[in-house]
Amino acid sequence: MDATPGLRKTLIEAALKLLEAGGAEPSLRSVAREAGVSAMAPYRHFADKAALLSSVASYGFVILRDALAAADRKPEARQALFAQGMAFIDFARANPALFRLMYSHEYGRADTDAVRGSYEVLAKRVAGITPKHAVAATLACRAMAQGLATIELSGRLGPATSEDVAVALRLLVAGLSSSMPRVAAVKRRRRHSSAMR
Amino acid sequence: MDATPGLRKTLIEAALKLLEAGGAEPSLRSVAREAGVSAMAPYRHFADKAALLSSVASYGFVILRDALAAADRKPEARQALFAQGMAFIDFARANPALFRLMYSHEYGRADTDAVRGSYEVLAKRVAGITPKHAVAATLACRAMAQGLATIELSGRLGPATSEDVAVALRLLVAGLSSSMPRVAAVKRRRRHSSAMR
DNA sequence: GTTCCGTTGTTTACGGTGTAAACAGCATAC
DNA sequence: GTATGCTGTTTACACCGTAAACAACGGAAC
Repeated sequence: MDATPGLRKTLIEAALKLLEAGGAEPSLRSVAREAGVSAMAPYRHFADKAALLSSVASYGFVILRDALAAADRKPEARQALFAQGMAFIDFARANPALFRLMYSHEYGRADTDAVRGSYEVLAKRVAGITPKHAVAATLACRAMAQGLATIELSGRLGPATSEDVAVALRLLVAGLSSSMPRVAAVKRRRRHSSAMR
Repeated sequence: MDATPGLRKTLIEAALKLLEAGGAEPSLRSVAREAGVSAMAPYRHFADKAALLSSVASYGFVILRDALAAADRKPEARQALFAQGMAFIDFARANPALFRLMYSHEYGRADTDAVRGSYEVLAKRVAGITPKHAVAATLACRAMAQGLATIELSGRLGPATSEDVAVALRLLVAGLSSSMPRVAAVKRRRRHSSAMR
């Protein structure tokens, strides 16, 4: 709440810098070095390495949420949805290492206002287009955007190009309009596998 | 080609065992320990740790390709496509750590017959459904399946459930039928951003 | 058979990592 | 003044990936 203690913010910035410079997750010691401080100093502000990198990830979600919200300001609904998807993918292209961190298994567990906020921006937009299966459709959009971004960053597009990424996204957005009778059928006679986790 | 030298296979199996047991990437030394061999022994069979874990990932792709090919054997095309997607997601559910390894940035760079084979199984099926935008549609299916699996494994489904995962997948499959006039329009007046990478 | 050599595995060693523990400076409260 | 709590430091330890030198052994050449 109060003014950040200084070193805390410095460490996050140092970690971010090393992250995008090196491409991979920086070591705690290298972050401390970059910040011009002893190896143990970070422990005064973060419980452990995971806490530091998770804070970096949380910072990334703030940027991402704002980008999504800005992209969403479009007159036509489907146009806004597509723009959100492209903004997501462009964020990943512009900050590949940060993006990977944010969606990594060990450091991407942030549950902040920004994370929830970005979900809300998408969910609201989807609900205006596909009110019938809003939750599933929102999930589909998330999965598509995250999948496309991840695949492009990993360099495994295969025969596809960066243009095909946009086309693939539009395929989903365009498909969300249909009434989807089969989907409704599936949901009605839903199976016994309710609580797997 | 010839019978695997023994230790090589033993190491891969040990790594796989530790991987699924511990959830996270095992250390080279722990794999050697598990195989009952000295810490340096793996270097006689693998250039480094990445080579060992990449071999584990390649093994995973063999299993995955077979599962996809089996799921694809369905009378109706869209049914087969949906089954492939669910088989992909079920593979991730059954082998979460292996799945993450296979699609990780550092170890998932395999380019084997199995990787290409699994792509072919999908591409052929998609081409029979959406011949017009086959490459982009194949990419869309890959992204959706990978995105859904990743999101579910990360426990970030949000308000969605495991059932919604299936619904989301079906949303895409059902949407692939439409003629998509907008997509064609986009592709025709394509922009100047051809080679970004 | 003896010699030679390539393969496979071992021991030892080094620099890097995450982090626990003990300590030092320094501001503020009394 | 003294005491206390916060912030940073030094030291220490177990673990990691891997380079280098060495030992055992099995087959090929003679």
